Amino acid sequence: MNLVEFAKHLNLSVGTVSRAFNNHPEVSEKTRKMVLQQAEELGFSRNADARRLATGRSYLFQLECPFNTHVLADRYLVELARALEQAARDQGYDLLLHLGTHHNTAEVQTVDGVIIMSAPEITEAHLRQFTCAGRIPAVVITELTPIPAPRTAYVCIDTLSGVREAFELLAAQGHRSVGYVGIGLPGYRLPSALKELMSDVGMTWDPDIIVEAGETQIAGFRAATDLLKRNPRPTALFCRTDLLATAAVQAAHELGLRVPEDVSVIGHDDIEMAALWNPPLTTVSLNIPVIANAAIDALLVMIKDQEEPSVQTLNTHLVERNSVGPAAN
Amino acid sequence: MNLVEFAKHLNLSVGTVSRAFNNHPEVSEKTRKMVLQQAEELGFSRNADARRLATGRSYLFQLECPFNTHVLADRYLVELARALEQAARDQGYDLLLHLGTHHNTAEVQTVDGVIIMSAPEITEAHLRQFTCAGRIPAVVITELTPIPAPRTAYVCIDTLSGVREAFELLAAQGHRSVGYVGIGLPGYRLPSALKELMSDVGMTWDPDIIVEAGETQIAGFRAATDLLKRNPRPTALFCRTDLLATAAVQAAHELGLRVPEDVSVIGHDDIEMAALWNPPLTTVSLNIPVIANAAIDALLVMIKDQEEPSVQTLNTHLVERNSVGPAAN
DNA sequence: CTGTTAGCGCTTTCAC
DNA sequence: GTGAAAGCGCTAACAG
Repeated sequence: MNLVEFAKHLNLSVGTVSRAFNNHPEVSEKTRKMVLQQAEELGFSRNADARRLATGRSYLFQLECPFNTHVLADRYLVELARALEQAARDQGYDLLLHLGTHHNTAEVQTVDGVIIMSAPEITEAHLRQFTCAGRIPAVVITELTPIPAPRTAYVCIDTLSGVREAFELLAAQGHRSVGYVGIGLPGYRLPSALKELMSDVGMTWDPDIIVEAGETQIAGFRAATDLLKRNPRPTALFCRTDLLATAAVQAAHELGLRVPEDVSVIGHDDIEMAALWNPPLTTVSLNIPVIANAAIDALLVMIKDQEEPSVQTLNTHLVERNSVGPAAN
Repeated sequence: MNLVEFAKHLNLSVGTVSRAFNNHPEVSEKTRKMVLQQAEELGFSRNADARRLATGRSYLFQLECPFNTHVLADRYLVELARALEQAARDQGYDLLLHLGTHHNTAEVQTVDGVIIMSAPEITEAHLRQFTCAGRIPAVVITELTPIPAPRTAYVCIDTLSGVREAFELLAAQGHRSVGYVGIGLPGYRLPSALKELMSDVGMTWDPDIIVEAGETQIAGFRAATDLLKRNPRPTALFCRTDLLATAAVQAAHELGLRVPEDVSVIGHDDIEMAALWNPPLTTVSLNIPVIANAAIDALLVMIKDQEEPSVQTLNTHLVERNSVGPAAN
């Protein structure tokens, strides 16, 4: 069934029915309700392609994940993808997947916007390509410094704000010596900011407490073990990802240390698993739904309102659960 | 620029130009070449939406990943998604992402087919929903037994074939006592088939050699450590995923055992990391590109040739690298 | 082998 | 508030 037949069935003109679907103000509330309800009952839904052709909009966003496999597999990104899908769909958009193995310029999909998951290796040339030299609005989600590019909005994640809260909590609990388990990837500002951060909250600074472990649990396990075997032993561990934090908890247990009684652990990202872990992880939350909505909104204002690309920074914040306690001494 | 303008520019009719793009046999090779080349030069490409509307095809496949987050994050699935994207694009199709958090029947995308990554928790009702009660052809990729559903093809992965090869290799190398590190998920046939498999190749069967670890490296590390501390010690470890195998290698090292001199390790899935590991992992390969192509093909024959849904089974096979050696005694 | 033309199903002006 | 009609850009059937 198409719009014409459907309209005929309702004894309305196609124009009216179309307007009802599109929430145009000219159509009476009563008519709209009736149309929507009848559509539901008769199982009628509009042909998306015809709409696209008529409006020139695709109602499609392209999701670019130009990552190494191992990074894409990161749970945090999967959760972000999920949230983006949800946020896009709430606005009537679908997501086109682009894992980035090929760069086929021939069969370009016409999309209304592109969402780019940023990584250290992304260059301006990449951005240019993704946005078709600025023809398509884009938004990049990043923890790094924005690279200016045409029609490219940014959702920046200021990890420092949440990390600061984390160290403030630790300081308040009497921790003076805390170890840092890093992800071992270039381009992240955290390690270099750590010195100031720790001094600010009155902690002992020592470059040796930074261990750039890597991304895997095994690496985290090793790094945490190394840190916890030191003398004097740090009373808390801050881990750059929740995955590393889970490994740190296990490392502590392996050494006969209880969390949080003997050692406190803080994670980062607040992935789903963090809350389910034993003990539930105190962690820095990225608030993934907020990020996703911000990204979709940034795209939408460029598309609908023809606005200039925005650059917004979203703070992170600490979620307190049960992996932090008073410093043991 | 649209087709009409483009055709005018070339002094050809729209019909000819359209046929040239679509590789219709009636157009001369010379003309086609010229058209394609001019399109490239002028930066012309056809409007996808108009094509869709005119042909009734969307050139879109929907990728359904109705998984728990932790399973989706599995590297193997990310690699599969990547391969599917490639295979689909080779056929002129794009992939629509559906991570499965919502089941919004209102704004259904009209897609030409849906690709379902199967998991133990999928029921016939799910399949019915994904395929819109059989209106849309579907293909499910699974290691489990197919569930019959309308217009649903299957690409089954017979993991047993490759695992058999693995145990044959181990047997040939003199291994009699090998441990099994499982993924701890229900619905997989392997553990129950193990007894017969091991007897077939002349190994000692003992139910205790099965350790259902879990999915994480940490879990694999523990399980492997447990197994390797036994007396007598198994001379080889078969791990249900490469991730577990990497952990097993580390566990061995931790115990002062060299791989493959002191203990052999075999993984499963042949993810990218397997070849890059130290030592490069002997593993059971799923041949992900072949699976992806089979899935796309299964969809295509239903769409283009109106054929009945097919059920095909793809064997796995062993890829020998350097993590297996003669049994130490 | 090539040109002409009638749709595909919807949106959106423009009248009423 | 509603109706009629002109496209959106392409494909495919038909005629040459």
